Amino acid sequence: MTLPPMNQNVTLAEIAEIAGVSPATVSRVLNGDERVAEHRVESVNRAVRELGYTPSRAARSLATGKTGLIATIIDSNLEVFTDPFWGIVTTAISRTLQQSNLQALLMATPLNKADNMLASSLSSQQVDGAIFFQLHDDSFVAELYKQGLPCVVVGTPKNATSIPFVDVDNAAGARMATEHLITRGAKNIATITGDMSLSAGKLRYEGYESAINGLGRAVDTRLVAHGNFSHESGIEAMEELLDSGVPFDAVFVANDLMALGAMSVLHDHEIKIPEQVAVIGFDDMFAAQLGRQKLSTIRQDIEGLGSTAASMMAEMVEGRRPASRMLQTELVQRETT
Amino acid sequence: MTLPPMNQNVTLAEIAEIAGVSPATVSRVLNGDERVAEHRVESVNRAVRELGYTPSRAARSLATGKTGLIATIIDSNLEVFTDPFWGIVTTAISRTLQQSNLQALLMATPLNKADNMLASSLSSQQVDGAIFFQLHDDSFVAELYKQGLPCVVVGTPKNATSIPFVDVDNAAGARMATEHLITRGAKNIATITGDMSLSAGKLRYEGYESAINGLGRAVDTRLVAHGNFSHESGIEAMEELLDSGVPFDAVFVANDLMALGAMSVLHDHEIKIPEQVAVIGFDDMFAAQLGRQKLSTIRQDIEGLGSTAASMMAEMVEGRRPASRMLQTELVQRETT
DNA sequence: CTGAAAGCGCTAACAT
DNA sequence: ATGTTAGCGCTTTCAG
Repeated sequence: MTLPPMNQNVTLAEIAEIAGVSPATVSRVLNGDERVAEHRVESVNRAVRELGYTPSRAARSLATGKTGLIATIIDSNLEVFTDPFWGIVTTAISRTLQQSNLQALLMATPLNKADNMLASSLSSQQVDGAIFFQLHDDSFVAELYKQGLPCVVVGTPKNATSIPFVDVDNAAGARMATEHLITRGAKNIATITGDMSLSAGKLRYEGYESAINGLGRAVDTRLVAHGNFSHESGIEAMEELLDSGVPFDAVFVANDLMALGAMSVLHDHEIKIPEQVAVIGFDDMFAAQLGRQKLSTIRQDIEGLGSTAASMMAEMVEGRRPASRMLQTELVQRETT
Repeated sequence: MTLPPMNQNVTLAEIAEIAGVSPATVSRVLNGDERVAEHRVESVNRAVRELGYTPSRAARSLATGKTGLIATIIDSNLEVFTDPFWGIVTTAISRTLQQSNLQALLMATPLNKADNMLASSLSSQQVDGAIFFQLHDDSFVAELYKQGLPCVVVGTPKNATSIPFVDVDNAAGARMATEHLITRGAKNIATITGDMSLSAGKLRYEGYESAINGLGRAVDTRLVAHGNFSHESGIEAMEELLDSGVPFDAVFVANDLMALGAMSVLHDHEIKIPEQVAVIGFDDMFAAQLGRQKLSTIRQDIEGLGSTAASMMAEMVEGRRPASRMLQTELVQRETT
């Protein structure tokens, strides 16, 4: 692989000189200004190519007041890092931003300390915008957004705000999962919820509820056990369900991690999946395909989450105000339903 | 949470005026120049605080020729994204760089196309340095490095180069795993290798080999099955091993993913783990703790990988040339040994 | 120890 | 359609 010549210090001025035009013209060509004579455009481009010229971001920023940088902020308090999710989303963001000539700046920082560096670097045009991941406390983002910084959040903000966000359609996905269980012949469908204080937890429960309601029934509260999205909590919730003695022949679990835990207790009790109890999860995490029985689940478009967030940001940078978006989920039937 | 006042356009000049000093002095204070009278330092700092001033990166870059930006390059051809690894490493990098006042620029791009934007943006002082993840082809990095761009690679470069890198000590980890098997009483230890064309694959095999050699024996080639790090390949390799009929009472598998696959075929054959065959993996991936039997494995310090890479980069930016580093691994004994 | 002044490389009026 | 000319906000000689 050969690299273009190292552009130690080729400047726009030199290009101008070589091409025999003024710096302003070079700048115009570089920025795609229409009204430049064809032949000049060519000679400028030739010079650019020959010298391997790349405009200086710093100089451009200074002149335009735009940095071309988008902060991608990860609340490092979050424990969710073990989740492959992050790598995929941030990668998608970066790739998509690049198409709009924007760069992703990765900032991992605790979001709770009020006056951290983050605040000042965000609130003082060091970046053209910021993408946040779902947060417990939106007020920080709300503030920034009010100050005029383009913001988009990945996930559903807790306190309904006007900040544009993109999320998977948790409610629809949960409904789809539950309806799938119904289709497979389940009569008494239990659920293990996630952390209900998170929008994903709440919405997934609501999806389950709406599917049950669609049957013309109310949900039997004895059939809902509360977990917190952790593997451990899935185990406990399933034990609870079993202990209650209320019969059920299927269970919608709010995420795969808990579903895996739930399955293990089902196995321990020698309850056949899916014959005696069908189970379906949510997320389609990698481990869902690894166990002795591959888990049926609801797949979310993680990459789509990132690329959508990025394109929304690109729009905002151009002054538009994109509507929030919900991404469709997909049913993945494997061996547990 | 309250934010500092929005610093729309506070400039160094304004600070100078308010503090009653020259811009040059403000600049000196900002950059920690020693020889400024104490009282002036104070009045400058006060003004800075009151106005919520943050220096403009762009202006500073233009003046100094440094951007404060470090590219973190992910070869998006890599399929490994599903690996939680990325999120953790990049986050650690970002956090560590911040301590040196550097920012991580995330660039996901295919590294094979010769003249992509990446090349030019890297080779033309748009960034102060670049961190790469292990690559199939080092020539690109080698080129950049030769041109004087500070580079560090996470993982062991394939073609031994002089480029500083940081990696977990794969060989030592594999040896530790194998020796652990020996300690637990294993007599005939098989291994399932990873992709031998990757340094991790090769080194882990060598670690296994050296442990066997430590016993005063040569490795029995009938006991080594080749996988490629995928779950599927772990399954196949174990079947091969079993089919061969050569007895073994333990197996070191080059990564957890394959180990999980291998365990499933052991279970299918009703072979008791660890009584009949002990198994140990490598990586300590999350799923290792999820199955019906928790996998013993070698844990790598993923976060350390990122933070070490970042501090090495910080050193390089300051003109030093750090030595490459190997990170120690840790044995995690669970239920399979 | 401090200030004046000259850029860093680019863009954006403003002329022409 | 193109060139001239000011800056953008900071650092850094160079004087003093």
